[in-house]
Amino acid sequence: MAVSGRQTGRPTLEEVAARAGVGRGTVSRVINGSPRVSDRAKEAVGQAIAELGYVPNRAARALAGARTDAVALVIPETEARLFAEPYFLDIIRGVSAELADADMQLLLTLIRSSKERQRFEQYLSAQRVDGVLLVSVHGDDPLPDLVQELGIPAVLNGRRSADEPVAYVDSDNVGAGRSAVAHLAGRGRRRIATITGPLDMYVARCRLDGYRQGIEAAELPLDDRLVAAADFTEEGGRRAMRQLLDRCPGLDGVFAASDVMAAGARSVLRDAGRRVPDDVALIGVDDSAVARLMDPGLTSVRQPIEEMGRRMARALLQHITGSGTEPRQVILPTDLVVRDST
Amino acid sequence: MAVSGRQTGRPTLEEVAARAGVGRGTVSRVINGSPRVSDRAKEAVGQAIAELGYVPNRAARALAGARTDAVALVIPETEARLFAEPYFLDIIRGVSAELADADMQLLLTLIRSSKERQRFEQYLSAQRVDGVLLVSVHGDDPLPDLVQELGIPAVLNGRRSADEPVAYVDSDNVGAGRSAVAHLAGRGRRRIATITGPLDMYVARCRLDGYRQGIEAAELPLDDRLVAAADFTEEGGRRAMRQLLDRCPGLDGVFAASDVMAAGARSVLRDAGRRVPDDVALIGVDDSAVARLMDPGLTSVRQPIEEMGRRMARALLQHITGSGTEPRQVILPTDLVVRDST
DNA sequence: GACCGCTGTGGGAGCGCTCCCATTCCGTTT
DNA sequence: AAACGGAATGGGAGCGCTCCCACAGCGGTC
Repeated sequence: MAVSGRQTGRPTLEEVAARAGVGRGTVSRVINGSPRVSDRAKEAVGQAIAELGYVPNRAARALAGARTDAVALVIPETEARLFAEPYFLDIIRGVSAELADADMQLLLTLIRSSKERQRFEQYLSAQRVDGVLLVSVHGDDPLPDLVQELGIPAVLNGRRSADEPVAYVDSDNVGAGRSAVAHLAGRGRRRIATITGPLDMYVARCRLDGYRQGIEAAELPLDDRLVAAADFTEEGGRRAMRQLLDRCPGLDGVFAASDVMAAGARSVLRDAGRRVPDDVALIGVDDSAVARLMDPGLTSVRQPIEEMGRRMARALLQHITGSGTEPRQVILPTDLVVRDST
Repeated sequence: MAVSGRQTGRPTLEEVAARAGVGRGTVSRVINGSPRVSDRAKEAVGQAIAELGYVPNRAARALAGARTDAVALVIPETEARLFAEPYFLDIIRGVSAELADADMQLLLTLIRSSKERQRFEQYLSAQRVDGVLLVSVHGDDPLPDLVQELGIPAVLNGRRSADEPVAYVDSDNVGAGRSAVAHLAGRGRRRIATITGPLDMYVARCRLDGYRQGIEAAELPLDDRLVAAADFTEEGGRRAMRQLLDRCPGLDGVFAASDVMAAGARSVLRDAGRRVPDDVALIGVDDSAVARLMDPGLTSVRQPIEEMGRRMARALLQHITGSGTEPRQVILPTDLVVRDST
């Protein structure tokens, strides 16, 4: 029932009111679901809205009321580079789905320079969004605190530290490390190394903790020479793998804290003549396209990324409306996707 | 009602005017860059704005004026699955950069169901955005036409057909196919096959045309048995590769219309005992992470994705303001990234 | 010296909503 | 029967802008 495009013809609240034979206030009440309306009025208004094809004007609503019906999803560029590629699209997918149900707009903001950062801060203080979703993992990012100070509801994806003050949704990174190692140990590996992410990121420290817990649970000796720090990049993974081979030629399993680093490690292993999985079993995190496409397919710890996006949005919406059944801290479980690399 | 929100302290135009000792109109003129303002007034207003930290209220502006300072980037879910993953982030990156410079908001809209599609159409007709950026490649997508009918400026990423009526930014897909084949031929390959995308997409047809042109340019015989249609997925690439090997065991080169399909093809080649590049040279399109991570590294035709995003945004902004130096049709060149698979 | 056309400027009139107060209209209570 | 209170309602008063009309100044012209 395509309405032909006229700019001026959009019906207003007033017109709906006239048609329904009620006052402006009543229509507003119906639209906003106020309980103080008779069924008769509700019905008349509903019909008038349908007949006129009325859609509320957001600008007017935002100006008159205190809300904007928009939420910002902020992605600092520095993070963007680090995440496995499908990550963002999945997060967006989840967020978008949840917001659409609430008829909220998703404003995407990439922050890549301090200039843009400043502009965004202006944005915030101008109250242009009802809430903020932050993809933030660096331990020293001050943005979440700023948002908090401005009194704007916020939810993070990932924590900055163990005692993150801002609401967040994260995955069980410790559990991810633990189950990866358990899997490797279950395959009979005894000298299991790990390639970590940058240790100023909480997510990387958690996965390392998980690794250690896994080693202990398998009653294997903890050995610092089996731990090499990297930075979530392929090249970093490569460097770390070389270090590990150097230090412990006898290793027979590697837990890389991301698929991309695992890919780097894999190429070094190949160059060194180690077969995967025969000589060295390899496992990553993310279950990204990279894992599926590697040869052999990379066993990986999957995170429920889209679900994280959904939960973030849900938590934020509740935070905004003040109805709070969703907990301020959400940690989602990971699961193991076994392929041929282990 | 826990929301404290509503910072009453935000300065308004009126306050700026009072402080600068001018009228409201003058301040508005300064902010909107009208030429009809004296330097003296301009300076006084500028100072008042700085002192007060004034930021215009968008809702008020949208309500009073006819613009919203927001642009929607629409991604139909069906497409989302097909594109190589980094694609979107790069598009977004380009779009975002360009919009930020114009102080425009980026509204991201994923359309996955007909319900959401309908909601989006309502959106549009409610004039909530100044323009629309559409990532649309399917030949039969009616959305661009709808947007056009509503009189809303729009720019597509990719065309639906040769005579696309809506403004678009695309990459030189024919050239991509041509140069891929030229490269293969230059490496001495004589039996070059191609794995196409779904042929109801113009992009896929273009790359196939390019392939054909390349074959002719290299003075090789055109042979339909060397053409296998797929769907831009890994599994599709696998199936097509099997077909090709079946039909033409003697092929020595494959141009896959996407990296992901190339990855599928590669695994089939491996299973068939064909070495890459020794027995069969393989080339893809996109220069995505997949290409870098494959073993051997996949030679690929790169598209300037971020640049496409930037150009789309630029074209749209000009379309909105009416200043039109940017052409309605933009086709960006691709370039070859040579790795070890050829 | 009265007239003209400029450029700058001030401020009224909305834009379409929400908020809230006043009003009406009930059913109850005393 | 009068008085009361709550539910439903109408509509005024803005929200902070842009648009636009009116008007003040200021040469320059006849």
